Amino acid sequence: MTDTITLFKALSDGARLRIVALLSDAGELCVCDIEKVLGFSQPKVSRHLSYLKRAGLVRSRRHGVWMYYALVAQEDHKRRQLLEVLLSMTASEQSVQQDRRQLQEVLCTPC
Amino acid sequence: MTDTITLFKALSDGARLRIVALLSDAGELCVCDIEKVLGFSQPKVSRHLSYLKRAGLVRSRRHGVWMYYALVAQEDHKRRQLLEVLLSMTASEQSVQQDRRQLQEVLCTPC
DNA sequence: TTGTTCCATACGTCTGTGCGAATATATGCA
DNA sequence: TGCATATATTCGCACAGACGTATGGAACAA
Repeated sequence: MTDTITLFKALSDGARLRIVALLSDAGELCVCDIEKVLGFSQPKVSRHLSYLKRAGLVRSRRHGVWMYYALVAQEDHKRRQLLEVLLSMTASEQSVQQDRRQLQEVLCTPC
Repeated sequence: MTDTITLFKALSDGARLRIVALLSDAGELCVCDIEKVLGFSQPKVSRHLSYLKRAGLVRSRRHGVWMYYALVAQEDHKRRQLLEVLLSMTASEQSVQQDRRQLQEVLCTPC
C-alpha cells in the first residue's frame, strides 16, 4: 500500500506533473534545461526531482557537471499503465502544451 | 491541470484508498458500516468521504438517518481508466483483502 | 417536545510539504 | 591550488492536511 500512496503523492503536485510530462516528451534533460523550460528556480527543480526519484519515477545520470534526469521505465505492468493514463491526461493540459513549445526553444539555445 | 491534481491528491492517502477499494467491492455503504469495516472513528470516515466527494470520486444519498456512499461512475474515459488501474493495484494489497473479508462479517451483522 | 441515532463540522495540535534565500558540494578548467 | 558552473541541501516560514475530541445538525420514534 505504501508504494501506491508514495506514487500518488509524488503525482499530486502541479510542478511534478509538469516535470514528468516534460521528461516524457524530451527523454532526458539536465536540471538547468528544466529550469528554463518551466521557469522554476533551481532549488525548486532539484527538490521536485529528488521527490520523484524517491518515488521511483525518475532516474539520474551524471555527465560532467550536469545531472541528466529521465523517466524510469516501470517494471510493474500496473504502474506502467497508470503512468500512460496519467500522461494522456496531462498531454491535453494547456500548461503542458506550452511547456512542450518552450522545450523546443530551449533545446535550440543550449547551456 | 487542477482536476488532475485534485484527483491524485484525493488518492494519495491510505485511508481514502481503502475506502475507495471498499466501495468498489460493496457498491454502496453507509458511514457506520465503513467505520466498522475499517476500524476508523466516525469523524475520520466522514472527513475522508467528504474529501473524496469534493474530488468527484464519490456520491452520497440519504436514506432516513443513514447516508449511503458509492463510487461515482466517471464520465471521462481517462479518469475511468485511471480508477480501473488504481483498483487493480489496490486489490492485491493485503490491507484491502483484509477489509474485504471484514466487509462480509459486517454485512452479516447489520446496524 | 424530548430523546436517540447517525452523520457532519469546528477546534486545537501535530506532521508533512512547498517555497525562496542562502549555503554546501561536486566537477572541470586554468 | 583557485575559480566558475551545475546541482544538492539546509533553514525558516507558511500553509495544507490528518487526527482525536467535542459539538452541532438532521431524521425518526415515543
